[in-house]
Amino acid sequence: MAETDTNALLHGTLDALILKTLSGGARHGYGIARWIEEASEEAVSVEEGSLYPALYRMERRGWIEAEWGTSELGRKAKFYHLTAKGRRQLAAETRQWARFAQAVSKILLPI
Amino acid sequence: MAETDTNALLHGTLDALILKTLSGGARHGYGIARWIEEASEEAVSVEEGSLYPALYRMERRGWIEAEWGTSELGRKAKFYHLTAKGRRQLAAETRQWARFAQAVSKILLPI
DNA sequence: CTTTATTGCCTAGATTATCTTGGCATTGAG
DNA sequence: CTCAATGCCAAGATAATCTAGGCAATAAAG
Repeated sequence: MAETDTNALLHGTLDALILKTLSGGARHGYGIARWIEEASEEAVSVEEGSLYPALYRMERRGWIEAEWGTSELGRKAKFYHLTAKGRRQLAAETRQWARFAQAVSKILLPI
Repeated sequence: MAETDTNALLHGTLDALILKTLSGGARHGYGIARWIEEASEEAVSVEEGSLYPALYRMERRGWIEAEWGTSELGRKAKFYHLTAKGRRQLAAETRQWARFAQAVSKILLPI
């Protein structure tokens, strides 16, 4: 966990974070989670019970595709990569986030 | 609705927005929703089916208290105000939001 | 050699917050 | 007289996350 308790905040943001992670090249599930946590300086934690269902969902929607390969450490791993549709989705979700986050911050955060 | 489609992003943020709204003085439910929408320039929409359950939840948790009164337009309305506990909750959630939003923005948004 | 942590994937069920869609009552405007 | 806006409420659906497990292989530590 990152901060005090539950991260209900992650809701609706995980997909975009995964898509963004994959926009830098293919990665396997475990690697995606580790990358997001590191890139967020542990402010965002990605539980496996959220990650894998999210990956299936996104694959079903045609945003990402997977194939089996071998990880850097020589282990069997499923690598995901973005599709064109996924790239468009990332752009849309990024725009939504920017607008939403700015609005909420303007309300919540003192100047 | 604000942007393209669903606002899954609101998840976990509504409570803080309501608390913040009430930190400026007591308001009734309907007024809270309108204020948040206006303050966010329609980037955030607050459905009544989300609002009232949220208010009950927060009252149950001792963050807010309610009493019946009369609205500016002379109608019967239930006015909510912050408790000391609610004020502390607002501070905590604001901190969480700041940390989370900054981390996500750093990942998602191009420089 | 044995134990433990790490990597890596997966699933079932619970939780919880939001949204959808309804209803009700009053007031003001057209 | 009708319709939009104000104001409250509830039942059920939806959907995403988390909890808590299981499995297997490797590397490090004892």
